[in-house]
Amino acid sequence: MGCQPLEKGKPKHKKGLWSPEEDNKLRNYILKHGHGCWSSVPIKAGLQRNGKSCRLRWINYLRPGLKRGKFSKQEEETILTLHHMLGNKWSQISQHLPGRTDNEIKNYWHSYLKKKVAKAKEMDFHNQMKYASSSSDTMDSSNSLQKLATQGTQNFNFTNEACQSSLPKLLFAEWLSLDQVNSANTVDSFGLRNGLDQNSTLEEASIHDMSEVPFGGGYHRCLANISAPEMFNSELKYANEMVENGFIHCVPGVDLSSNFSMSNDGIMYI
DNA sequence: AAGCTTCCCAACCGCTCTACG
DNA sequence: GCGTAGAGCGGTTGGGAAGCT
Repeated sequence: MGCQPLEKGKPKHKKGLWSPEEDNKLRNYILKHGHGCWSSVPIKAGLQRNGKSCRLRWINYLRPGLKRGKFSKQEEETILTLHHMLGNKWSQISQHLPGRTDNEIKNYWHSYLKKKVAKAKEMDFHNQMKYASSSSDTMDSSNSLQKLATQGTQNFNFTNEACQSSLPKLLFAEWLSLDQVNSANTVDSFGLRNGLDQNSTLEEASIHDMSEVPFGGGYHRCLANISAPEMFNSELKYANEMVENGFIHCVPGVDLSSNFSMSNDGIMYI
């Protein structure tokens, strides 16, 4: 900010892979002077690149402390957990993985983890189908609503991220399991509190009720009446879709976003 | 060995947000 | 309040490497 438009009148910038000489120029300049205003870096460092390209090269490759090479099992699990909670917020995810860049994590996700998750999801689906067919004969009437909801969600065409992930979808509380809530006032290993929306904290989220609801073939602990809007906007959209499709019932004319809760029988109450 | 396909990763592109004049 | 420019982010692409036929 506040930088002079130094790049005006310099339309030709080199593109493509960086040469070792270019790397040296950039590294030496930044280590000596700091990057300051990125748009002025290439000129001062004697590079035929634009500031944006220099910034990216520094962040993703030249910056000290970068970890290269294969991701560890623990890093992989961290990525999976945080991606499930945050979605494609690569920069936020990278903050929890020292030495890894958002670009690296993003590439790793697209080239490896995404497929792994898809495969796991497929296996999970087959297991659910297997379980459903073997237990249907013994199901009593008290379970019929749950079965209905379960079948309904399986047939429902979810278009959001929930159906792209193999990890279990937790209605209303995708990223707030009971355990996380219980440990919310302590620091967790991933710094999950930081992973929550920056504008909302657990303290801001009032949690009045917990229940189990049938969903996607399994029972998930579910928080109701989460009042921090940032925390459940995606779930709210999800809930609206379920209401529209008749899987959840609510009092007509009431704005779902104002408040909601869910009882053990899977019916939403406003 | 040669040609083809797939995978991986570095880099680019376009968009949004923010600070400044 | 508005326009402009820089910073940052996520999606996408291009090219080289590796694997396969």
